[in-house]
Amino acid sequence: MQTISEKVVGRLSRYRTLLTEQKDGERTHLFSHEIAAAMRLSDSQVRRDLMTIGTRGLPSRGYEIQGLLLDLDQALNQTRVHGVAVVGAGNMGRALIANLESTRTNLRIKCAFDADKSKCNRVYSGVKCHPMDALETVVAQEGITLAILCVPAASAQALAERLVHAGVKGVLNFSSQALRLPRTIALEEIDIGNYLAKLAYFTIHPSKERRNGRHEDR
Amino acid sequence: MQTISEKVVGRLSRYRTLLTEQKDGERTHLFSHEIAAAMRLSDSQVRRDLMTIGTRGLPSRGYEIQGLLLDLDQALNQTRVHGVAVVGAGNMGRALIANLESTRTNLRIKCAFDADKSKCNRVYSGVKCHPMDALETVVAQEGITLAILCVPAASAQALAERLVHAGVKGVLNFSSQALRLPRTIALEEIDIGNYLAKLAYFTIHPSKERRNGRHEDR
DNA sequence: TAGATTGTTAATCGATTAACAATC
DNA sequence: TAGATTGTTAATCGATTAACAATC
Repeated sequence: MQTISEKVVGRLSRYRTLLTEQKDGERTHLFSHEIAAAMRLSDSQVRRDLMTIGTRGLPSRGYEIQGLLLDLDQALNQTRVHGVAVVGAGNMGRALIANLESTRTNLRIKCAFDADKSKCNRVYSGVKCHPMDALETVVAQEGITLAILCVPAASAQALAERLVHAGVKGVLNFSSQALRLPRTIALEEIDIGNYLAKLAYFTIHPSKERRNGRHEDR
Repeated sequence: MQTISEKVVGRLSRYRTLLTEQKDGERTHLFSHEIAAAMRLSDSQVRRDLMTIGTRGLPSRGYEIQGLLLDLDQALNQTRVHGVAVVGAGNMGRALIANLESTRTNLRIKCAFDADKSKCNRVYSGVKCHPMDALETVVAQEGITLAILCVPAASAQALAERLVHAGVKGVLNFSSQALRLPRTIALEEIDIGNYLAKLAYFTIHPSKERRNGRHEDR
């Protein structure tokens, strides 16, 4: 199957979340306009997205939830399990350790790392925190493929390079320092300050109505 | 000035971060291609973005850092100070309280809220945590305009509605529950699970080379 | 059947890039 | 001056939406 664009992958993942919630509900099928309404998208967009993963619906009943979930799992590689390392066990890192496991079935947080010796060898939500020196060893041992960086901006780039060198294939970067990594490495950056800047701006300026994600009247 | 698109506002905010770092450096001016290189953008895009905020450069020297910063501050309303409330004082909320203040000069975290009574009346990084009952009162008293939601998905929608009712104008939502709020309210959603799903996908599938944000060879 | 929905193509919309005359 | 860069328009690219024949 050909590579799907980042935007579509993001929506497919949200469809998956929605359908997982509905899986044991009363309905066995959903229409594109129902999925669209729940996610504030257009029905055309939902049908187009589902077309890209080859799912078929019936004009009379819509899309079968179970079957659609299987197709989504396949398209998103939810079947492959990723070992995840959390680098930086401050409040942010510990929040991710505590919250993530539950929502994503194909991700296993296997280890954490922190430069602060007092955090090392402690266990947070069932995940052991190692000293930063052990990064290469533990990443290799545990077969880690994804890393979440929650460290101060100043150390982010160097740690990211060490992670990649140790075999990590994808990095989720929470530090405000934009990373430069080989293009073969998957990279997502979440700059919270940036989100807040947007928020502050659109608090004052009227934003063009985004039919997606926004509700009409309440 | 007319409303700027969300993408452009995001980049303007990143220019601002970059220039703030450079402000006391050796250079007084930067060329568009230098700014572009630092942020992995094209020089055309930088010039176009700066055009939208009316900044002018000189063909011989580029853009003056000080002047550009002033223009950015004005365009992004960095001059207006926003009172911010953190709703949910778990690890995620406390991480934001601890890290945010330093980076964004126009945001003041004034208060936190938590349903857990044992957290109430405690002070985290100089910010007092109030019981959830006090939300309406404290938000009004402190003149809060922005709220950061770091609560479980199940309570997110109801709390968001209470915040809006109490006078909040913008919400940054970290819960995985997508919110439905009046369209007059600015809203940004950060679904971390979604980012991880993208990461897992692009770890396996080659992503179309994103010249932005990605480095060539190392 | 009649009515609603799907799958898909074409049209539209918005964002990025290329190009280049004007400028320093 | 000669060379590089700016400001801006036009061209390109990608993503979303509208439209509608085929289907149930």
